[in-house]
Amino acid sequence: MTLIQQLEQKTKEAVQSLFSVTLEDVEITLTRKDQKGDFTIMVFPMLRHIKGNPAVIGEQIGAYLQEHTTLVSEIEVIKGFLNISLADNALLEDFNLILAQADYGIQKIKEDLPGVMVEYSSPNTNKPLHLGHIRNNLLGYAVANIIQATGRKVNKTQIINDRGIHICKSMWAWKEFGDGETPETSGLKGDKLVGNYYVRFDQEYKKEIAALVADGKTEEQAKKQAPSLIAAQQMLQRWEKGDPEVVSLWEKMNQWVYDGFDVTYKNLGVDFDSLYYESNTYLLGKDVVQHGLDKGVFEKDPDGSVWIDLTDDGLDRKLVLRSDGTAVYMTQDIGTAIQRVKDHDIDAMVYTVGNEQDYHFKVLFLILKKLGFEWAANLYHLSYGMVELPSGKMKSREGTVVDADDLMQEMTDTARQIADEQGKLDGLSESQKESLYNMIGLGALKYFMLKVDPKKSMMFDPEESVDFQGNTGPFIQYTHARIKSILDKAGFDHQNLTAATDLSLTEKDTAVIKSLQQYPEVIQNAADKYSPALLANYIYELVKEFNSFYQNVPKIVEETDQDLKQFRLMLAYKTALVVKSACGLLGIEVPEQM
RNA sequence: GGUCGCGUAGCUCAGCUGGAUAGAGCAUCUGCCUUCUAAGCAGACGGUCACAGGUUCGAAUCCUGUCGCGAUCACCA
Repeated sequence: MTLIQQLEQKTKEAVQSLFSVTLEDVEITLTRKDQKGDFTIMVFPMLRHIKGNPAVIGEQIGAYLQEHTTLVSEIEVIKGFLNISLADNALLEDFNLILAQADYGIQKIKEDLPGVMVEYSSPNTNKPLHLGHIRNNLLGYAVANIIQATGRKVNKTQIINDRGIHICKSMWAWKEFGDGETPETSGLKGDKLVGNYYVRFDQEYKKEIAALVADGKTEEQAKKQAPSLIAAQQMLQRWEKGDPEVVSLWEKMNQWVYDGFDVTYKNLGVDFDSLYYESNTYLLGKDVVQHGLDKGVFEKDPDGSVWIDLTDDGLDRKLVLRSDGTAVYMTQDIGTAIQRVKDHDIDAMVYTVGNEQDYHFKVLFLILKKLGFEWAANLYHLSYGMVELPSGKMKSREGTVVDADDLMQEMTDTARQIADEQGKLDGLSESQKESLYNMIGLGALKYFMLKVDPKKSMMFDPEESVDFQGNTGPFIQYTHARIKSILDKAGFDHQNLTAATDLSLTEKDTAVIKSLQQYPEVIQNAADKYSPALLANYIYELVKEFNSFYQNVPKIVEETDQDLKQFRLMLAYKTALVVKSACGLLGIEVPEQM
């Protein structure tokens, strides 16, 4: 039982004994920094059940706790706040419990329970990944880890949008202007090469539109009649018929893109347990339409198109099948969701998709619910805000797209530059240095993106890049490296993990212990809210407390009181473990030295 | 126009299951390296929590309205 739980129980006991009232729950928070005490018990909410003066009630409860438990050393009542100072040995005993848990905060996976599928990334295969994908990937990957840390099986997946007019545009332009260029002949990363032809298509398309407009056509006509677009559309039709020539080109160019994506994902440190390709799923869902019609969930219009009427739910009437019998995006998503539940042992899904699709997912989830799938209640749209640039939104036409590979390279370069200036890595080999630059640069980028509440849009300034000081990834990494260095210097032995319990602690000691106590709860909270930001901000608070401890407590290595020295070393040791564990959940690596 | 989301310090963001005097970082300014790693610590400066009502012992937090910004409302994906 944790300290807070013990306090809660004893407080209930006190109230029962003093006032003969049974409380459902007791509200306990950390005491404000500017007040004396560790935890604060709220008396105000009890007034509904207990009549009287909150200050007096607080005093009585406090006195009871002092008398009947060994947890409390001092109490102070201010208005309706009962501030409790914990006894040092109670804190130390709690710390010993934490210390004894090797995987502190992380639950064992319950193999017998159905898992959760987390979808993220889901790129189109006609261009490279960009800044927006980075936020998506980092969020999805972190949320998957966090959910897994609460003991649920997780399957990470992505749906690859490998078919459609977009890739045909690249294919057409490559055939027309490519002159047989390949990643090998050009030295270009495959996704970049294919992206170039997508841009090339657009240039050609624009040129043709201009010519047609000059010829007297309206803009609208020109957009539809441009030969390049018609050629791409024809290619798509040939692809759908299985034309071997088109399919073979499609396979070749997609493979180039996948090879490119693999490099980007690897650098970013994300991975997947399963893959879905749109070329395999785009026909799914059509059979469900009949099922929906039978159930009366869907309705058919005279022209043959099929709809669902969601006006009673405050939404619109939504198309699920075109009059020509072909599927729309919604149909496909319905079918894919059902397929995934068939394919894997899961009963819940998380979709990491930008908030511009809020409406789509609202409708999708509602339809699945109306179709009667029990797991439809366990679907969650991890909706995240745009990443904005100082110049506004990213626009590929204006060349303001921040490329994922370029960005990671820039971050690594910045890390290199700072480290070289400081000369802290001078003893290391070149390859060790490179690996550290990469770790630190990526750490800065990842923490920067993950510390922000997912649902909020965020500002990214490529000029100022990302900070390496203050509330940043490198600050956290630095603290970890610093602890490792202390442990080394002190010859710390992590065999005997028990601290003496008769020590006299300073505020700095207890602040770190209290911070460590919160870790399991923070993980649960982050999982419940699908918010890596909660975890990111917790790590920052923890390392801040540690750094303050570090610089305000006498040098641990030189401490002569052996029990105190051993305790502080273990405090540092456990802090490093929690930092590493929590950063690991966010996909951030921590160095032994920096 | 309907729906959804957001609006907190000069900037970037926490805090939002209601609790005490609203917190960090950056920027600006002060101190602290004869080193357990200064990518750090200690401090100063900086706020009408968009605005107006309401609920409550208590509101940045919950409710209503207004304003501002964004997204969305295709037989597109």
